[in-house]
Amino acid sequence: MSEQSKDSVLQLENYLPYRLSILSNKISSIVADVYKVKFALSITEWRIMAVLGEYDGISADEVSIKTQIEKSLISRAVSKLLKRHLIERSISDEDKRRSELSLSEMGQDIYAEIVPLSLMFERKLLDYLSEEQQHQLDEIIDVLQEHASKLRL
Amino acid sequence: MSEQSKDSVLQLENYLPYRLSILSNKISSIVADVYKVKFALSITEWRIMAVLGEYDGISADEVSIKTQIEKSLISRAVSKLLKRHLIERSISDEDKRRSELSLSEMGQDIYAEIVPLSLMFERKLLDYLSEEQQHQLDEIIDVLQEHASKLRL
DNA sequence: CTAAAATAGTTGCGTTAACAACTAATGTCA
DNA sequence: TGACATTAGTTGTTAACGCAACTATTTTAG
Repeated sequence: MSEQSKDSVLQLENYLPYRLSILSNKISSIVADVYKVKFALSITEWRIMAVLGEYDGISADEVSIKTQIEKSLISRAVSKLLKRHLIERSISDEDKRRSELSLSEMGQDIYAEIVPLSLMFERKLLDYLSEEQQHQLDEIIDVLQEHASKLRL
Repeated sequence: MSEQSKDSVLQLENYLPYRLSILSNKISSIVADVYKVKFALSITEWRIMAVLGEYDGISADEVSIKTQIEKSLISRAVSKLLKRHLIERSISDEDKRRSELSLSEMGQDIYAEIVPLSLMFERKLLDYLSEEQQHQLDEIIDVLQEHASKLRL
């Protein structure tokens, strides 16, 4: 203990929020690069298409909730996707404020191309971990995700 | 198996890159909020101060490497910190391109305030996990971090 | 010794993100 | 019914990010 007392210095490289952020950014940027180079899609645009692949006909608001992407970003990304005819939009009959979004045929084609690529990438990543570690990671992310929201300070 | 074959649909909420990104963003934004409200510092600014607290006198370039923050962002953040007199800069004698950065007294005071706060936040987060899970997480992040760089596709 | 390559840091610029203000439609309740 | 609140989506503004071009030094090679 010739050094500083142990909470007077912060070692960034051992600090969980920092390490998570570096790891997540690295992974995201690899994925983002592929989407951008091969399909000219941003992560945001892809995530919108991804939820539409799962939940056809949902509204922009529901997309925003499912993707956790702010609604103004959704709005602008949806505009772009509409311009490129990758998605389609109609107005709900019961509620004229509400839009109903879905993948166009072209959108479905791209979706069908990206999904296996994405899953393969995830698999490659997970293959560096043992089966057990994969489950642990799953569990740990769930726990942290559940509680992080309530944390203050 | 009445549904689609298992890699024709991607469930975002189970997709590792997505889950990591959501978790990391949530954690970062809580931390960022505290830094911003209490000290008017962005995450980038704080990270620069954090490495200067650990490594006094290093250059902007070394800060960039250690924080993984792009050098143009470092340059602009350093300018702000200099204006606020939270850090100091001198030119290296041996190499006049090189700057030597360090925390000012005021910077050290703020540093001394933030470090325990940050560590307490990390502790609170980790306390939701068992001792074992904490070690597992450590290990898993290391493994993924090590290999993620080399991944393609 | 000098021309070319490399390095440290700054600046310009286009893209993306976050927040708030706004419009239009719907819901609520006296 | 009719004012008021709420909700869906759009738009404006500002800041953050990331790449590349640029300046000024230093290093390398012929």
